[in-house]
Amino acid sequence: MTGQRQGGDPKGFTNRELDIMSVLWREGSGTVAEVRDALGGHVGYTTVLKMLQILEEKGAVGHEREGRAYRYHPLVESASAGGRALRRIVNKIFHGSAEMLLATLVEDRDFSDEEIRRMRSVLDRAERRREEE
Amino acid sequence: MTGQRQGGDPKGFTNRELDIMSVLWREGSGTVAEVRDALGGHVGYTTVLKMLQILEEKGAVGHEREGRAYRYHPLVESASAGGRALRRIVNKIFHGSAEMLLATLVEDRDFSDEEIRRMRSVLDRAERRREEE
DNA sequence: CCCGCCCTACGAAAGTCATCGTTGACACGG
DNA sequence: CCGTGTCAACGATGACTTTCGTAGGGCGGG
Repeated sequence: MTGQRQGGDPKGFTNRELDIMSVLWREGSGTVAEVRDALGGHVGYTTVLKMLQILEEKGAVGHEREGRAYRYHPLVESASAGGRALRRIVNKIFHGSAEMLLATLVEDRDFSDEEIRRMRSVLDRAERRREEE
Repeated sequence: MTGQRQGGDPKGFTNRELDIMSVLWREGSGTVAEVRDALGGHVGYTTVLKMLQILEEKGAVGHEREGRAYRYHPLVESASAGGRALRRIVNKIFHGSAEMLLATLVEDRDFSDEEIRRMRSVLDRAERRREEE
């Protein structure tokens, strides 16, 4: 069981919320000012604060005091948000076909041999995991 | 020609818009009533019509007359919408790592051997394509 | 010929999202 | 002890999304 979750079901993040979660996932944590800087600074301070408050209300982040400021940190893991987002895409856009999704991904970008090798080993691991059960 | 402008920013679809595009991609085309049925019928007829009109204004769908009704069909390919959505996810959630995205995908769902085999061959094709250039 | 049905068109209403102004607390230097 | 800068809280605002009521056109059966 997951534990955190305030208002209700784990719905997806809006655009701006995702921007902010992205910073927290990458940096591990951040104050309002830090997050704002990471975003490029072209968003108002109070806007970032407001979004963090909303995210906290949703149970996606928590905070503790640090000096006079709050330090926010993610409570939802990126893999969990990623899983939801991918499920949504594979269902609505690729009609449930992970193969099509992967094909679109690799056609869209130019991956290095190294990246392709690592992706292949992700599949290997998945297969091995299957066999062991 | 229909007159839809495409040149601007190819922004993503909203939730509801995606529901409707999903039907059109899957079925190939549809009248308002058909799309509404495919959605489960719990959305008002005029709501679906309105969404299709909005999508047409955005250049995402087109229509021709069929009897007294209009038949709508997608003008934007699912792969193109999927590519945008995946790019967004890989950047904001997986920090640019397609490997992490793939790992999350395969951990999230139980794929059959067959599916894994096909995904592997997608990677093979990508690699071969790289080598040929 | 008129009625009811199926269709599109229009726009209002309710809800959600993103942004920020303003306020008040507090702390520090002068 | 006063002004300045940093901070959180709150509420207002405007834009966008989603929903649907209502109107009007046309067709087919009675």
